[in-house]
Amino acid sequence: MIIKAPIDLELTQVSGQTSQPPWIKTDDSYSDLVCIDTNPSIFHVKQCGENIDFSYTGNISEKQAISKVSEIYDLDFDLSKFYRYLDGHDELKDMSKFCNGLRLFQAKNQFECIISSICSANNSIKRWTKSIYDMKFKWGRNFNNYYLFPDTKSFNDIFLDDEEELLKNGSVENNNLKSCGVGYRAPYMRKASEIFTLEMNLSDISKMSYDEAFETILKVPGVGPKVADCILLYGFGFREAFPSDVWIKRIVSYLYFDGKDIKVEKVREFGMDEFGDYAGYVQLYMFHYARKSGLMERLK
DNA sequence: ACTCAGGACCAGA
DNA sequence: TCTGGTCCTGAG
Repeated sequence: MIIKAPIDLELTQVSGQTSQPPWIKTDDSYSDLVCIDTNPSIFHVKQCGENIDFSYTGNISEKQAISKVSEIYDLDFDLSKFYRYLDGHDELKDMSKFCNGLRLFQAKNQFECIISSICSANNSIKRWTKSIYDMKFKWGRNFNNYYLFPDTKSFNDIFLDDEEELLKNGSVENNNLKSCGVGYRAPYMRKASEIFTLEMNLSDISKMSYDEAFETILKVPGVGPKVADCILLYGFGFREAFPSDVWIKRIVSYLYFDGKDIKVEKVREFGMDEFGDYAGYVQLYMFHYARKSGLMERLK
């Protein structure tokens, strides 16, 4: 069925948003396994004009499926209103044409989003993507050759590295976190998983204010300000988050501060003050505008 | 063989 | 409170 909401599916998929890696591409469509409550369902989306054509298999209602796919691709967000906002500001007005149809790629699973955001820190998109696929393939439940991200309970049982695998399993068969190329992030990821099993509750965070949620999630090892904002934006829908890394710093500095070097922490505060509820979207658009317009090359 | 990029964290000022 | 070194890996 066609869902009426303009989107550039390809752009949204490959834009490196840390909620989840791109879905599996086959011919002209993107597919992945999604869980609704405990029911697995395979979602297929393909570009159809400016909208997407959506279909699914699995034991869930059409209403549930549409609601979930709309959430993941953020289809209720009013893009044209956002473009009017961008067009109304000199610093932002080129962005809509470079990123037309780009939407937030919201997490289909919050735990996956948390681990995957921790994994993205100080990493490259390419390596990060491969690590997440590896983890799903090695330890995720499998339906029709699609894999779920492992849940907290099974994640807790994954060996950290060769040493631990050898000690507890007697042999080494790349059945550990480090074998997925996550490096020193492995212990962070496992600690985070333990925390979300025992101490922190995902649904509690959803109910908090942005500030409270930010402070709470910062306590998780491997989660600093940038990763916290990614988790809150993509995993919990806090649109006022403005995830700030070196690239956003360079872009904001170029657009708003005459190229002056400013602290990432200041960039974050600036973004939140300046863009309000559009902060998350502006951050996403800034990054892709810089990529596509050639600005990024010049800022290196 | 070497240097570099990328956030979080920790020790020491 | 801030600064600078270190962590791991793949790419150049």
